[in-house]
Amino acid sequence: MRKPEQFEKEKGCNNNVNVGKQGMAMKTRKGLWSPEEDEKLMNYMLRNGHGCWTDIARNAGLQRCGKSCRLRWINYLRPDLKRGAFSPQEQELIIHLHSVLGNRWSQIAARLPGRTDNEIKNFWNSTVKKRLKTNKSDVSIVSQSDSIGDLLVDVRRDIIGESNMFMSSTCDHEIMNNVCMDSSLTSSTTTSSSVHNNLMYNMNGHDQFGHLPPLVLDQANCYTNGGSSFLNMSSSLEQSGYGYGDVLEVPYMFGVENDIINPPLSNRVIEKNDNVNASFDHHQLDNKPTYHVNHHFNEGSDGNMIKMEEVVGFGNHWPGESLRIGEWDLEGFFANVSSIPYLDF
DNA sequence: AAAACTATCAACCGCTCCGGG
DNA sequence: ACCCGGAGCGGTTGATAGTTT
Repeated sequence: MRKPEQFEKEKGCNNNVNVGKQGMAMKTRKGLWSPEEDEKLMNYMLRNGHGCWTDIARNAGLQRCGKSCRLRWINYLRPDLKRGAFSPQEQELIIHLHSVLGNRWSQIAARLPGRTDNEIKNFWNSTVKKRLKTNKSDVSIVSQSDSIGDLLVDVRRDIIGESNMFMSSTCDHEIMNNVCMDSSLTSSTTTSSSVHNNLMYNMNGHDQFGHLPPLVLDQANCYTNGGSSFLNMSSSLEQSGYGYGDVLEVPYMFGVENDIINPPLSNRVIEKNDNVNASFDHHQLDNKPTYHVNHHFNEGSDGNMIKMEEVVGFGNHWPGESLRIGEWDLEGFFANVSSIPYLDF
């Protein structure tokens, strides 16, 4: 939190040197917002709606930069904001989405109505990250058993609590499926190079730093294995940049606090014989929604078969919803990018 | 009771992206 | 093509509240 009553010539707000009536640059307030300031901004926004934030700051009679007004509105004053602690379901979802999106807080926030990216970021950095740090020794043990899923379960259990419905006896199973679902969404084999997290991977599957890209799990195997254990899914690991039918040794990467842990290698055999259009209805237990994955194969420009997955519904959160997270067109993104269910702390 | 420590979270900072001139 | 300003994002800071010693 910041001290109220701070005044400073604009710095860092490149877009919002507040200009007074005489065209003179005004000093703008910094620090905590007073109730009066909140009221001014709230009233102005409700009357006039969105516009240029610099103008809003000026017209609302605030000695704040537009950037500060925007932040205050988005993070605190917006009428549709939820208050209070994250529900277990929200926590679950945050962890879930982070495994797919990484630190794209705004994208994650877009999937949690009434929550802000700042809120989620704070939650992650304080609660989840810290928890992981505490359990670092456990992490290495878990990783040696090749079970990211177990780790996820551990983390979730730590955060959400044993007694929670989501962590009930059926939960591990479900989480595994969700993890698998996430990864499957990203599964594609496209060109000789692919992009992950803004890194380019060469023909050998290494990025410019010599790292292998994250792994991708195959939804079909996840489904058929019933999510019984993560280990069972190792045979379905895919790595972008390789063709089907390849047998690869893939080091498993798992990052915690910048540590990369390399558990035993896993082999992967992808059969070409599942070149059929298949539809998977994964009916969850109880009233958990259903998601659908349509698998089919298209022939790529290089003649190799490209596995295509169309996902309708996402995890257990948005049944029937098209695959779109926030403003990020994942369908387009996934057409070119591979990802994994990994924790990226 | 007080000091030390820890957790939380509002807000700032610096950066990138994008559109308009 | 370049510059500029606005918008938005992710990382970080630091005040304060809560907890432990």
